[in-house]
Amino acid sequence: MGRHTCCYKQKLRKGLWSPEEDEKLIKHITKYGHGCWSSVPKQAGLQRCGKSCRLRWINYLRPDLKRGSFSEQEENLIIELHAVLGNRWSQIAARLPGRTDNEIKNFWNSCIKKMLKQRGIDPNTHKPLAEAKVGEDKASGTSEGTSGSVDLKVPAAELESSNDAARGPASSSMPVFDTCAVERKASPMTKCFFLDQFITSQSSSDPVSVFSLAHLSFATDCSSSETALPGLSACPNPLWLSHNSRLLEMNRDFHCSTISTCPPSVPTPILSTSMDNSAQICAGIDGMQYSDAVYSGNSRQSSMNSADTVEMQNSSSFFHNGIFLWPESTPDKDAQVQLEKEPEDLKWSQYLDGAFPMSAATQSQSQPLHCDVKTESPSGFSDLVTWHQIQQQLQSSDIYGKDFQMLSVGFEQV
DNA sequence: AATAATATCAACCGCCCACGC
DNA sequence: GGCGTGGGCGGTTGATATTAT
Repeated sequence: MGRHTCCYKQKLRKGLWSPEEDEKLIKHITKYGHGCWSSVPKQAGLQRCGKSCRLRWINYLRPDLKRGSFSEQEENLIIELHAVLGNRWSQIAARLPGRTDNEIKNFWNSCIKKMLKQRGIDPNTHKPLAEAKVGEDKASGTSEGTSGSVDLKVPAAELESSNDAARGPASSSMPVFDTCAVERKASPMTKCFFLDQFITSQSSSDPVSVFSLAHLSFATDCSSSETALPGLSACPNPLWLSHNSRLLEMNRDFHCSTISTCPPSVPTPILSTSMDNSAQICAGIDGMQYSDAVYSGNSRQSSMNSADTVEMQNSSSFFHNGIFLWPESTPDKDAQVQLEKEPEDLKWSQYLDGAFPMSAATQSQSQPLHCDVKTESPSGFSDLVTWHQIQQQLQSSDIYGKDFQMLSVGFEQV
């Protein structure tokens, strides 16, 4: 079944792709788009099956791919996302612009797994190895090699009922992820990167976004860091301004015409803050263009102060003393209350897909968004020359690109 | 220098799901 | 509802590159 019927109809090539084949495929897709993958090989004059073409395009030929080795930030993010999502490589890849699920999967299997084991962490469960061993002994029926991720399709009611149990890192039944280990290793840029993931997430209801934001409660202020970037030192908290830390890192001419800052609060069932909303987010997109996205919520000014930070820490249900808490063990009362408002049959997958709508209560509190996005995104890759030019730019700049990233930040007024 | 061991990663395989008939 | 088909995902394989002996 893995091979589709089209693959049997004619003798098709297998194995590595030749440059000629690549060129044919690129030419065809840049000109016509892929449309129906099964018809692509015929139209492009390739002796491959549609599936193979699709794979080649997605994993290798796509112009928005970021090539090269994974950065430390990406590595950390993959580990953290894996702790939440398990082996859902496509979902992890969706949060790593320019990376493919295959690439991440390979990187995980070849590098991260080994690294975690060396650190004494079970890569499947993200528990300390000793603890994971005990867990295995208890549940002797569990199969080896399966992902240790929790079942994310947990109804809210179950989430709530499990909240009373296993609070704190000492709990043996609670999967933990030692964020301190990552934190110790993480650079200030790493911390910005987590915000990056939060801001670029498609939905503010996304638990991974919340996860990333929660991570920020540990973050130090980038502006106070030795590695603070030129032009950002004036920012009360540049943490909230860097859409893409890698771009900031590599494009020193990055600028924000107006800087007013305070962290956007998050209309999510899990995280609630009382922070105010007025932010101008300077966003770098595509590695070559900048987009200024102006989000205006309630413009009552406030800055990211220590009280806010504390509040964030308190309202984060994902961390406790630097240990990653799984959602089912959230100690946060607010989160419980919020969750109760959601339908009982709410599935985690809906959160993960960003498909679950904002709660009515949250929506009513939200100010209308004024979103002014100026973008110079490429209009498309109309011919091969354009594509090669972009490839060259990408390669020379070592900056990943993406056709377009929607910035979706909801500001909640409290 | 030759060989073995190990790491990396592109590509394939097998399965699931959605959709149309 | 059953069937065929295509798209997509995660697991696995195998070729190649790199490192160790």
